[in-house]
Amino acid sequence: MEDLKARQAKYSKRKTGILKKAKELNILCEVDVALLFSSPSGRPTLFVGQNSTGLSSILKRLSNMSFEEREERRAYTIEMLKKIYENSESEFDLLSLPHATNADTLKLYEDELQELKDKLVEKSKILRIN
Amino acid sequence: MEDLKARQAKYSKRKTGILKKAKELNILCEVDVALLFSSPSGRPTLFVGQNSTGLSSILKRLSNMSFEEREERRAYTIEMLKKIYENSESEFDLLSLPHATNADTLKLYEDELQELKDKLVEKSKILRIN
DNA sequence: GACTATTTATAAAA
DNA sequence: TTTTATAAATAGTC
Repeated sequence: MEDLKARQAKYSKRKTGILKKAKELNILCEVDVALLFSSPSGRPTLFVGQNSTGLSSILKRLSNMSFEEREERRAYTIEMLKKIYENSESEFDLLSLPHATNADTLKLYEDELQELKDKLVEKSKILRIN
Repeated sequence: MEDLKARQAKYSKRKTGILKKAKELNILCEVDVALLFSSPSGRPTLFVGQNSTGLSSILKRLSNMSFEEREERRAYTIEMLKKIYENSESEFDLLSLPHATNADTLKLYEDELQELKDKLVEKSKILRIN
């Protein structure tokens, strides 16, 4: 009980810190950012950085991965990392997701990349004007 | 060119830092965590913390919001915040996303409005002190 | 929520 | 990459 309270406090402080850093990253480096947390009591928090709609397709892809796929991939990643390091978190590059193996998907990635480039140009213009 | 390189370096360092903190949050507080970034060159990175599959339904909800809904919401939030201050990030509680019933949504928007007003008061205080 | 001692992240430079 | 000086985050406390 007292433990949960302490954990909530810790969570709250640290979440604030991470959110702050994510905002900085989003603005300083002009990159798309999206963070998702659950609190110790289960309450979800979403943060989406400015002009981060380019992430939508990625989120969609992620959500369309089945539990099984995700778990499979996690297991694979963990195994890899364990061999290499002693870590067991899963951080991976979306470009290497298992379904990204056919030509159509590759084309879509190209389009997405172009979209992001266009956005960068757009953002640069806005920054110069302001 | 040199600018992009410097930005990439900064992004890389900071992303590492944020990821580290997210991992700590995930383990120390036993909470679900998912982070999504694009690099300055558009390369996406996903991090999903250990045992964070509970976030799936939320990701699904987010991905099922149309681009238009998300943009509408963002535009609204940005407008509000700009009027109040110069901020324009969007951080919001998933429980208040527009998939709720109309009546519920209205109520939640009111709550959000109140929250923003509270923020204004807070910021005014800070401005007076400084 | 605010304060302060301490730990940690980061930028700059090698 | 590693170092190091500076800035920032956080735990503990109230």
